[in-house]
Amino acid sequence: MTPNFITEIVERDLHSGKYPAVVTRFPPEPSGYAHLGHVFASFLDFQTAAQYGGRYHLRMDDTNPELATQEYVDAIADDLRWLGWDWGENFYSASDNFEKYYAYAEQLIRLGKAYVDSVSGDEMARLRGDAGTPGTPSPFRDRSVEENLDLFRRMRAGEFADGAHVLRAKIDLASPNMKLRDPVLYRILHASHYRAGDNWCIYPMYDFQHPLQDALEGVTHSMCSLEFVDNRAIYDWLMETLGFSPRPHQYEFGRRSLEYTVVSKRKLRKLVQEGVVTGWDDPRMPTLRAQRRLGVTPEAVLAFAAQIGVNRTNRTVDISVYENAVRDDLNHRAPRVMAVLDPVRVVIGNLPEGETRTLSLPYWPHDVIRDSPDGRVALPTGERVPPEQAVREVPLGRELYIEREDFSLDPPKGYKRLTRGGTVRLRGAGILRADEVETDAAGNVTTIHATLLEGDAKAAGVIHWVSAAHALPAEFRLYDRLFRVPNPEGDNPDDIAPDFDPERMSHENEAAPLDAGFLRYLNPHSLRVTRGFVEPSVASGPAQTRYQFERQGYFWRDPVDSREDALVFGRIITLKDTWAKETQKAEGRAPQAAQKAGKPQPGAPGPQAAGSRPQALLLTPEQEAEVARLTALGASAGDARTLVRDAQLLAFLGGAVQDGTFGQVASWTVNDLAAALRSGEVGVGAADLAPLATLLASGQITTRVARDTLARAAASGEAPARIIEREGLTTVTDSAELERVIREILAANPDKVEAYRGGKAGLMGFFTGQVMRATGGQADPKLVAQKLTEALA
RNA sequence: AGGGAUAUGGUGUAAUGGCAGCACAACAGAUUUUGGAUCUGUUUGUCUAGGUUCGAAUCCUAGUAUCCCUGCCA
Repeated sequence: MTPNFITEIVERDLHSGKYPAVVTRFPPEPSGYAHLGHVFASFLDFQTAAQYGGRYHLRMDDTNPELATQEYVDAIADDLRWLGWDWGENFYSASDNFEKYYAYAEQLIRLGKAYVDSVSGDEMARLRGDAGTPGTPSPFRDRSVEENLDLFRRMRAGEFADGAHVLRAKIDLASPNMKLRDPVLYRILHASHYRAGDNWCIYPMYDFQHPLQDALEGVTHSMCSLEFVDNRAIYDWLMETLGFSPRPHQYEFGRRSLEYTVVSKRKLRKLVQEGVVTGWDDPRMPTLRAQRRLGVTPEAVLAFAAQIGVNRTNRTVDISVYENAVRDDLNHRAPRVMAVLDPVRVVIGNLPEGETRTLSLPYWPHDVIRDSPDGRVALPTGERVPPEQAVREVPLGRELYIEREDFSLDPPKGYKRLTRGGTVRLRGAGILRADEVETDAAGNVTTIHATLLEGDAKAAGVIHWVSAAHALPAEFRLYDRLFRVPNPEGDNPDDIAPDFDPERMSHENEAAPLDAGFLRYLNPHSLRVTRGFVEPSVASGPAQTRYQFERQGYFWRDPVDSREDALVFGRIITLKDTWAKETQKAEGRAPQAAQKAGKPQPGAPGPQAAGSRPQALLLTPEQEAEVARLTALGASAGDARTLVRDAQLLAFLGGAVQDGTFGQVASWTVNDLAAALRSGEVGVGAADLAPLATLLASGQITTRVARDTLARAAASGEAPARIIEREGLTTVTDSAELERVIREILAANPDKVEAYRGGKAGLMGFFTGQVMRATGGQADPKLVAQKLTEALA
């Protein structure tokens, strides 16, 4: 995992001793199959813990009895194990702790922090208010602890119908954060739970259950996606109210979508139901089961996950990143053999009937052999052998099959394959010349009569082939993207931001009508089936061997449908095909990348921004007067306008000395101290800043030193001038001293010096930085610039 | 509308006041018995406007755009 804001937090917490070890959890809801979206979240959760020597938990978030099933639990765990994760003993379910959550709920009631509400759902929504208006208390909000306890116990006992009552936290009905307006903790639901059976008729809500379970499991860093930011307030409220210590903390990350993919559970279900795909494991599906059946390896999936990156922005990842991870993995894993997917017959006139030549051809191209870390390469069995032993026998008879696409009666410009009268190299077998061509009534080529040339004839291209008498018939399933457009869920084909949820499987409102619009972007050619032939050597390879069929792509036997006597090969992924790209361009079709219409650039000048310049902020007459007063005292107009709109800054500045230093102190207040001032973390008064401003104005200290000192003083409360005096931070204006420092730096970075003299002017910043660092920021910048320019001339 | 989050090439991600880097994609060339792979090179970027600073992607101010929240889902 590359460093990111989560690893930064983990390192900080480990270093400070806040937690002895990091503990994370991946909490899927068992209400659907794991898919590529889950890979990202699970990788972040698991890999972070693994990387810092902690432990990771797999947890089934099964608080909703209507959605969770054992089948999904097993499938998710199975898929994650396939990826290589091993959580050991640490497999949990929310339903493990139903009894404990109940006890915490009673405790909350006893603390006066939760109450049983008995209004209808609609009424509760109405009372909650909206963004503009605060909520109003339910008539039941002030029930006594005894009454709440009694009602809650009777809720558990099953005395009430679904929806008759709920347990709510008593937090803040006026909060601008809607999540805090007395969130529901428990609901009545007379439903059988796949694990708890009929033991319960009340079920905890996510906001109550999740933090508690994190705490019970000893989780330290609880990661979730960005839309839970508002829920963190409940999380923290619960942890503090119940007094957990040490306690887990929630951190949110941005989601990652994938182009050309939908992962909405309901939409995937629709694809299955409509028969667009053959099932949840149809190799075109984004589910892990499907990718597994497709032949993608766990290593490739993990490599993909590691490349995506983590931050706090929702982003859409280019599908080519995934495809690249798959190809990159297979390139060094898949032995090369030949298969003809769409065959046309070739008769070699100068090869006697009945004669078979047996060729010994290498499984691997030279570059894979060259790059092998141990100097060996794999056989289809996986056994690693010296390169000279990694060969297979390939028969060559009088009749062959070649790819229909590899012969053309009317070759386009740049065509490097077989033409009438032309030559081409048969992979591993020599040069072939096409002499005569038979066609059927429709003009399709049926047979090519050819001659195998002896000696070292030349040919521009190389094509693959199989010997007709020896080849094994096979079915080929050629998969392509399920959708024609990057964002099938968008309103138009150019939208490229699919709604894609890495962690949750059921955020969708099951009751809302499903927008089936995405179906119109289905790729009609997402599956092409052909019948052709593979070379006989593959018969002896293990069933799970991934092969590269040269010039065609990576394939393996379909684990479900392939039979010993009826081979079915599925294409895992194509090879990159620059020729196809060229021909597309030649036909005037835009290459794929260009088809991606640029989305409107965020921040590109919109209609409003373009013409009108930002208008000055409107100030009240009182504020205008205050601005006039501050500017008269020496503050800049900009600083003054900022100051008058911020009471805290203004209050601080009220203590400033009103002399020649005022403008500087005002500037520091606005530019350097504002954030700390608002959070009440400034330990010095404005009056203490005047001596510092005087020192700066007189040139005795540099701006850099002044600001550093300011920050330190603000944090410690010590008078800045005293820090300067104690540490002797006055400006270095000694030319000889500076020249010495510069000489040392230049001597230590000869390459940079050369680059600078070669024209890389940006390096001046680097050198200045080095000098500043060496002098603790005390060097006079003007002098530094001058001396540096001289020294580098 | 109120609250919250975010903004770096075509895409994804680094740079924690000092060289805007890396990967994917694209393009060009080399190489190649896979139109694959590999190698070399090139194009393209700090949302906008001000400010602080010798120096700003980074700090300050204002604006713009996008996303999230107002389920008894998670």
